Order: sequence, then structure tokens, then C-alpha cells
Amino acid sequence: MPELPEVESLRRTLAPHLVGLRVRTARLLRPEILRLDGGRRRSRRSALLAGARLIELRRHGKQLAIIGDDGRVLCIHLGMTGQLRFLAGDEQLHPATHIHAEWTMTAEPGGLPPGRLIFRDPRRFGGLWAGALPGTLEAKWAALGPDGLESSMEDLTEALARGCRGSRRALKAILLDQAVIAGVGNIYADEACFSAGIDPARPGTAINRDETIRLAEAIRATLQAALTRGGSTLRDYVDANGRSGAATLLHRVYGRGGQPCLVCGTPLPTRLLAQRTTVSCPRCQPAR
DNA sequence: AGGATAGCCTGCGGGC
DNA sequence: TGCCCGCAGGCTATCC
Repeated sequence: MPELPEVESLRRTLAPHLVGLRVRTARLLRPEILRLDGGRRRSRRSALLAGARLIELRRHGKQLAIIGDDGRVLCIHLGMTGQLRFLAGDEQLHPATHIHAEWTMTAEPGGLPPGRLIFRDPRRFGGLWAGALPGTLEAKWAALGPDGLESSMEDLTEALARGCRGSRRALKAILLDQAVIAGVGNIYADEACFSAGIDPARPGTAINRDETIRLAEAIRATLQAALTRGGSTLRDYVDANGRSGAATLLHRVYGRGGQPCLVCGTPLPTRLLAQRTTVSCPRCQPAR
């Protein structure tokens, strides 16, 4: 389940493979995963960056964008089980199932392919979105809150304060809302709440200034720590080279329902909050 | 209009 | 052993 650290790990491992190469061919095996927003009519081939030289990989929250030298942009949402893999030469993907898009890359126009890029997504919660620079990507990302990792601490804190202000939603729902802060998902929402010592069931209106600051710091620290370990490994996540991360070792509450709290030993209850499995410690994260 | 909810989709693990 | 069912959850659409 890719959240921000997983997508950033992917960006970092994928960029060295892709930047500077040109898209030779693009195949869309499952057309419904591609969304062509932004008005203009364009072919699928064009939307998939065929012919473009790739100059940059950008990320905001959990979304990854591949930028072409002619301004075309392909934005990738990994959803739950999405993977982007780079295969060198004639290397084959292990389970070659659920491949929805495939690109061949070349170092020069008409040259031999040095590798292929594969988008694989068994559950199909992810997808591709095509746009153009300048404008459409910025507009799309403007709907998201500040990036949980790259934004200033001040921006992060104020975004969280705005999200909580006047809101009766549970803090958990606020943290999962990508329009408030971009990049936090179920895992790191629970981990950040535990680090900050705040009950995720409390409504936004009940979170005071001091707690908002603590929470923003906990979010940043949690995401940063996970990124350092190359992201969490939970069933599906692998980076561009097929390697999984080691951040699962850092989880203190996520996936530990029923087990003792690592700080105080209290058995950790599992609850449903914002339709998501939520684990927290009733003693370290008091209800008020 | 904020907020809650349903639905999408496949793999896997628990239980019998 | 093997089958069935429940669950995992990011995001969009829809309803209240």
C-alpha cells in the first residue's frame, strides 16, 4: 500500500533509469485505467508520452508524474497495488499478470531499447492520468494539500490547523484527506497519531494548537523515517527495481492490533475510524 | 456543503 | 486438504 515514502522511494529508484531516455513505444493493455482530463483531444499514444524524451520525475503526495521534454505529463496513481517496474534488456517480470501498460525506452530516436517500463496493478485501484505543462498538472495538484515531506513545517502545521478548524470529523479522517495534507495513508496516520500521543478518534475541533504542532512534527518524522528505510513492505510494494522496503520494522501500532503497546504494555484495540482499520493505544493516546 | 458511505478489484489467510 | 468468506484500503461518485 504505497503512501508517500513508498512513492518517493519509487521516484528515486526510477528516475536514474528513465531520465534522458526517449519513449519508443507505448502500449495500453487496459484502456480504462487511463484518464484523459484537461479538455484537449489526444490520442492514447500521445497521452502515454510516445516519442517524448523524459526529463524529470515529480511527486506530490502519493502521485508521481513523468515529465516529457515537450510538456506532456503522465501522472501515475499507484492506488493499493500499483507497481512501476523498469526492466533492463530482455529481463522478464516475474508474475507477468495484471500488466496494464508497457513502454519501451531508447537512448536515441530509432535506437535499440535499453529497457522497458511496466505498470502493473492487480487490484486496479490505481491508474494513469494524462495532461500537459504548463497548467494541467499544477491544477490537478492544487487540489491537494501541502506535501507531507517537502513542504515547510509551517505550511504543514497550518494545513493541519485548517483541516481541524471547525471540523467535527475524526482526526483520522482529516489525516487521510489528501486535500488537507498530501501523502498520508492509513499506516502513517496511525503511526503519527501514536507518536504524537493523540487519539485519532477525537474530532478536529478538539485538537488544540499544541497538539497540532506535535502532530505535524510527528507526521514529518514518521514519513522521513519510513523513507530512510525505503518505504514499508506490505504485500505489494516494491520499488522500480523490484526491491521491497524495510519500514514495516518501524510500525509501532499499525498491524499490531491485540498485541501489547510497545511503550506501556496495554493491549492495543482495533477500531474502525473513517472506514479504516485503526490501531491506537488507549493509555498513550487518551481520549481527551 | 461538509461529511458519511458505497463501490471498485484481487489475493490471501483464517476457519471449518 | 480444500473451499469459502472476510478483509485489506486509495480514491471517486453519490447521497444526505
